Amino acid sequence: MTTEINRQLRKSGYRVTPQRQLILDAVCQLGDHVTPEAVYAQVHRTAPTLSRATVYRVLQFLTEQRFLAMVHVADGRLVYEMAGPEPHHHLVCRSCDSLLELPHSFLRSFRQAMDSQFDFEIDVSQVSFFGHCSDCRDSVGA
Amino acid sequence: MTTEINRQLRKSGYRVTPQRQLILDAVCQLGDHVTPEAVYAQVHRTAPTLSRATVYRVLQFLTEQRFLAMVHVADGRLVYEMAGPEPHHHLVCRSCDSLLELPHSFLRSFRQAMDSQFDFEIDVSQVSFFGHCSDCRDSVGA
DNA sequence: TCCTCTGTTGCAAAGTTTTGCAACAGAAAA
DNA sequence: TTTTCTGTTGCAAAACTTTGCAACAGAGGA
Repeated sequence: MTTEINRQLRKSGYRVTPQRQLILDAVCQLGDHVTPEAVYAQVHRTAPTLSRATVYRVLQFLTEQRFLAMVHVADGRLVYEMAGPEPHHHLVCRSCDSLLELPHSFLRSFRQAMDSQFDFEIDVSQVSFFGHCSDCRDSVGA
Repeated sequence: MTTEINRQLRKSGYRVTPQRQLILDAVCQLGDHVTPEAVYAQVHRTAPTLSRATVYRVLQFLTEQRFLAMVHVADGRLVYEMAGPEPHHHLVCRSCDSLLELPHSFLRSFRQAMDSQFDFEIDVSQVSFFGHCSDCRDSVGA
């Protein structure tokens, strides 16, 4: 899986460094919605000299290259996940911090309306809605 | 305008402190989409002892009280603006960082669909979409 | 008035994220 | 093989944000 990513990186003129591999592996292993700090902790175990700055930079870089997706969670924090072939979006509960996934199809017509009415092209790789999930919506003041 | 806010704060059992007034005034004066740091710089001129921690805490507090609205801008940063009677949303351009305002009515049906299909209640005070505005969309690779 | 209770602040420290810069490391050219 | 060129990293510092705690300040009761 990561060998395909490596091939594409090289094809684009970037280098496949041990640091990038470790960071990519860490995101894979840690599963969805990992924080930069968690990635750092994970790679730090096998590569103690790898710096936090590198983790932040590589996560941003791999996001720009579309191998990772950046997810906004509550109050401006960012987490990352492997980017799948089809983008999906997130419903972020402000009460319990849970994440629901929203299929891309659900956004399609909305996106077209935005496009035609505002001439604005939504970046479909990253949409988060904040609110309250079914478990929490009853327990907070409407 | 802020006197009404003061009245409501007191009514809810909170105190109207000089710090809160200064911070509220600063957001008013600085206009839409102000960063915590800009607020700090502004209030620091007249109240040099007012700390950054207080600025961050008061901005959060006033947001919880719905007097301010928190806006997500590119890459997880937060800015604030005065909350109007009717919420509105934002289209954030990743290229030029410009903000377009999206009227609430535009989101209404979408919100209802989300509610009925996913039992998720979107917090309408804060929705941001990231993408590319009409000026920038032609100059970036599709 | 005095006391008490709790909301609020400032300070300092910790935690998180970004940035500048010198040094390193492959790839391509000589 | 050596040189050069540029992408990449580590380190340190800066910038940004949150948190714990002691002290302060009004509101209400005695």
